[in-house]
Amino acid sequence: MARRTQVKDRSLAAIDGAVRLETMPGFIAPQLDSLKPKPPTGDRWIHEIKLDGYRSRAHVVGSKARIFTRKGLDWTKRFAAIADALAALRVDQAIIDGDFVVVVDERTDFGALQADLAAGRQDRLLFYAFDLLYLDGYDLRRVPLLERKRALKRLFENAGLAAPVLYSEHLEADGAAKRLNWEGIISKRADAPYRSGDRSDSWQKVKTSVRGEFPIVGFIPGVGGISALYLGKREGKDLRYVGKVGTGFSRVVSADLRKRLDAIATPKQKLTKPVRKPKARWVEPSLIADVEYRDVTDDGSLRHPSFKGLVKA
DNA sequence: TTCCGACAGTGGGGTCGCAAT
DNA sequence: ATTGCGACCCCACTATCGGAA
Repeated sequence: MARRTQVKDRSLAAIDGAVRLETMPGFIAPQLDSLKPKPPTGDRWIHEIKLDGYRSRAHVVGSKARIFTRKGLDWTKRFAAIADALAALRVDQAIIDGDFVVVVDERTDFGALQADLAAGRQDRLLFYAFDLLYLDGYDLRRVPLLERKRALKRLFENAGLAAPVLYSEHLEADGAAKRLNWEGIISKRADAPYRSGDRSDSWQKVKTSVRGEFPIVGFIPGVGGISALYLGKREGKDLRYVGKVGTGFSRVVSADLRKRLDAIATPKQKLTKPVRKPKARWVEPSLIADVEYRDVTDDGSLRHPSFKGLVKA
C-alpha cells in the first residue's frame, strides 16, 4: 500500500504544475469554449471531436463514482450504468471531465440521448472522458493539458477500461479537421491549464453548420420589432412548419423586419398543416429568411437556428 | 483611444414536475 | 385534462461595460 502510494506520488510529482492537495475538491465548474469560424493552426494546438451530449464531471472515490452536471447537480442515478463502470478505475480519488453521449449511425445524437434519459434507458450511453482534474491527492488543474490527457489515458489503459467509458483521443496534426467529416471540433491549447468557467481562446469550438432558406410564415411581436420568426419549408405543394428563429438579428434589423412583415400580414396562416401558436401573427410567405442551424430534430424542427438575413427576391 | 473578455439578457429545441386553469 | 411556468439539458446571439492593450 505504502509502496503503491510512493510510486504514484513520484510519477505525479514529476508532472510540472501538479499541486499536492489532500482533500479532493468539491464540484469544479467546467472550462468553456469560444466559437470560432476556423480552427487555429500550429503545433501548440490539439483537436478533439466535438461531442453533442451532456457535459459532465465524474467524481470517482474508490469503488464509488458520482456524476455531476454542468451546474453541479448530482445526476448519478440517471447515469448509474456509467458510474458503475467508472468504479473499475481502481483509483483512490479522481475527477474526470467528459461528455455523456448516445451514438447513432456513427455520430453523437443529442435527441437520442434525451429520449433515452427520459425513458430510463442506459444501455446505449457512453462517457467520453477528455480531461483529468484531480488524481489521488494531486490537483492537476495547473498541469498543461497534454500532460493531463496523458495521465488520463494511462489511467484508463492501466484499468483496462472499455465502453461505455472511453478516452477521447485527439489529433495534434493541423488540417485534421478539414480532412475529417466531423460536425465540429474543439481545438485546445496543448500547454494550457484548466480554467473553470473560462470562455476565452484556450478552448475553441469550430462547428460545421448548415445553412438554408426558409419562407417566413409568421412572427411573434416584440418591443421595437419582433422577438421571433416562424419558419416554413416548401415540400412540393406543401408548406411545412419547421420551427422558429429568435436570434441573429440586431434591434435595427428586428425593427426593419417588423415593418416588412406588417405590410404582408394575413389573418390566416398559410401552413398546409396549421399549428397552434397563440402569440403568432401570420404573414404571406413571400419573404425568405437565410438561416444557419446545426441540426434538424426528429419532428423536423431546426435546432440552434440563427437568422442571417433576408434572401434577395 | 480602441479593443476585447465577462456578464446579462433575449431567443431557439428538448425534458420534467408542479400549479393554475 | 389541459396549459403554463420554471428548472434543468443543449445552445446562438446582441448589447453593455470596464479594464487591458
